[in-house]
Amino acid sequence: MSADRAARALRDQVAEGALSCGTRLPEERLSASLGVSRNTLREALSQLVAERILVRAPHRGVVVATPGADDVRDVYRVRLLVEPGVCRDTTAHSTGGLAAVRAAVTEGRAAAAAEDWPGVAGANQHFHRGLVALAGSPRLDAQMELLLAEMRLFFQRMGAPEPFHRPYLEENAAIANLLEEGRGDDAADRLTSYLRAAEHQLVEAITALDGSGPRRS
Amino acid sequence: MSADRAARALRDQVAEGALSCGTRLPEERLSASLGVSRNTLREALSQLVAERILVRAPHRGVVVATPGADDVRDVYRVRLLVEPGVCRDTTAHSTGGLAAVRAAVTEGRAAAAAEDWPGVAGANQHFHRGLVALAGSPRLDAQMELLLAEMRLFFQRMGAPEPFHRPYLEENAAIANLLEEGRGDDAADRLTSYLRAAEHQLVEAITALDGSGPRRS
DNA sequence: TGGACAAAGTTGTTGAACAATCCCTACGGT
DNA sequence: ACCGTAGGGATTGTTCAACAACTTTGTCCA
Repeated sequence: MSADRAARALRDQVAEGALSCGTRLPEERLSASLGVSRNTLREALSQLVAERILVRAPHRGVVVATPGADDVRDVYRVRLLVEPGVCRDTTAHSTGGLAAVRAAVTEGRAAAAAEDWPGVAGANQHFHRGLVALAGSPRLDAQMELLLAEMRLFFQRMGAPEPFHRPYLEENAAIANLLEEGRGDDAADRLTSYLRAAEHQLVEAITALDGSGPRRS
Repeated sequence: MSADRAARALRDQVAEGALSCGTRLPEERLSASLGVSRNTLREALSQLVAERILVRAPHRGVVVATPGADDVRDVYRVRLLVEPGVCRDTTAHSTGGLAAVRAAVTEGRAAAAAEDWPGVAGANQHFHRGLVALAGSPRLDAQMELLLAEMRLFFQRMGAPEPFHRPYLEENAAIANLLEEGRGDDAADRLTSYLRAAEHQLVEAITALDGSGPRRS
């Protein structure tokens, strides 16, 4: 479908920072630049609004969402519920799934060695995506995909400090080890404190920004 | 928005059984019957496809989804992860949220006393919606809403036996009691076995149907 | 300064049009 | 009678043009 391609293009542009938080997306101009009709573009925009990447104000157009501290807390509330839960249910962990998690760890280390910080961020996302994929649930995968897209928005908003993901690489490795040893509960506990720390860091960064910038509107 | 109204109308029709599993939804006729243009209807259809209530086959149109046993198992995999998890986190349970859960219990009992089985089914959904709402997470609420819409499809498909929800009323009451006493872990355990039993029952019913009926296509 | 008012621009929605694709049927060969 | 195939009809995917409803901007007047 053409609308899906447009939606993906916009999603990527937001993730890469080509469209920063709060920028308006006029339908006429955007449809021309993406080479689709306005109707098709509208379908793509609706999709991204449903994904919380864009926000629509009736008769006022859509803008790139400007997530606040509340949004960070809510995303982490879900992640704290889902990700450790998946770790604990070791019966579902296939060797293929664990291999994918392991691959994300080595990918992250390679990227860090090359000082490729976007690569580290990507590897980190692959790690968490792989973690959730251990459950083998398409619906959970889809939900996680949404959350990760929002996470990219968070990083985009706070300027994505280069070595932000650095300290989590070793945590990822430790969790992968625990999972491979079948110690799902230990992995879950470690992941929980790790996520809480990351949440705190993000909330701090975003509340600092919220002092000068407006909210989601 | 007009598309949202059309989507809601279709969602309701599916939940009520006016549109049964597998029925095709031709755009021209449907847009006329809903009083919206074909473009607007398409937006609504895309929305429902994203919610897994409808299935789109490229160039062949959209049909009401015909969920199989795999879908039941996957929905319950998510529910088994989310709902007990919410019960365990007693720190988030507000008295208002607990009151909503309690209200769903009494609503179910009243409906059962009146032998209003659709009412019992609705109360049961309110119970689980209220349960998840205890977490106070908009994103989790939205996810649960999707799952409950799919559950309605399941019931629709298996013919919705009248006293199906009956035995769960007392379970709901017991879980509400445990939550009000702050015994979140006990509530979670009880809910887990309850959900597992319901899943088993649904899988059985649907595999029986799958013998003669086709799959999701 | 403050507020009513008109103008301009954008969105929400419609209707018609056309190519691409799929389904069904009728046809012809064996 | 059976099977493959071409054609016709119907439906979808997508575009274009138009218009009403609404928001915002800028102007004018008190």
